[in-house]
Amino acid sequence: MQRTNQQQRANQQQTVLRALGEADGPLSARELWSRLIGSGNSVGLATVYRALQRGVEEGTLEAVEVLGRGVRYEPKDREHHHHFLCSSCDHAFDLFGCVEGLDSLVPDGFQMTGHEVVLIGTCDACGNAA
Amino acid sequence: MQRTNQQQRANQQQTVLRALGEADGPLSARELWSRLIGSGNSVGLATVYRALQRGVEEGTLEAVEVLGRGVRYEPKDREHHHHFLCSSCDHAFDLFGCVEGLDSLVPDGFQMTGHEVVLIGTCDACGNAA
DNA sequence: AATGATGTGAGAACTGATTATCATTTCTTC
DNA sequence: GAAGAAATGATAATCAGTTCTCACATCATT
Repeated sequence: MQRTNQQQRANQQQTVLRALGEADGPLSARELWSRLIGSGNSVGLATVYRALQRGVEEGTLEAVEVLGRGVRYEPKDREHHHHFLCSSCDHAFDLFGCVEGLDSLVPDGFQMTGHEVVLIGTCDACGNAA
Repeated sequence: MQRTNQQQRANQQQTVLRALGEADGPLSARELWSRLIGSGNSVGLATVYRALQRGVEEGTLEAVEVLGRGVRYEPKDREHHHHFLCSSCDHAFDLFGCVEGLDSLVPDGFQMTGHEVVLIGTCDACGNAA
């Protein structure tokens, strides 16, 4: 590996996890990798996968699916929240707060253990760009 | 093709779409295919894909993603509804009704055009089997 | 029953995401 | 600074899902 700056001497996986922690929503392995590359961190895609995998194993990360466009990851210590998926840029944003009336949807005999809510639409940036 | 009974002389794609219409929730291509095979309709997987693809093109079917486990299809004429995903059998069931308070989750500057709600848990059959 | 258009099944080919491999580099402990 | 352990990057291999291909069957029209 070619060292381009001081930071890269540090554990790459930590760099990966830090970048994920700073995101405003869950990121896929590739999204995360692109951001790292874009910000000057030359990290391999395999290392991103390794960091994410380990994070999930250790329980610090959670794999989430937002409308099926592949797995995205986010730190597990975030409070209960949902996501907003921008249909233009395909980015998922964290939303805070929750909704009412979920219990009434559960059919007789079914046991609900969790729920997901995804809002779809256009994010601020994409809306202004249009 | 070997004819095993009268029905199979009919358009296979119609058979596929009929089976999808009778389901209690959205089905993946493979789920649908398994059901057809299981009920004695010898249909090829490729034909199932062809029927689904055409249905989407013609606007009678909709492709939905329920927590990322691949695309599932359902007739587009169903009223607004959501889904219950059984974490045991992985089947998605239609739910009727909706929830309150979605608007308050939308961040400033974002435009919401739709939403998805998925309840996760155990369905009636799996709950009783346990 | 001949003609051409369309439908079909089996399996090969393709696709994108993820994981495995391996040579090299970095870290840790001495 | 030497030695073994762990991390890393490039890329090959794998995998599941989907689409493509093609030989043959079916259908509609005559």
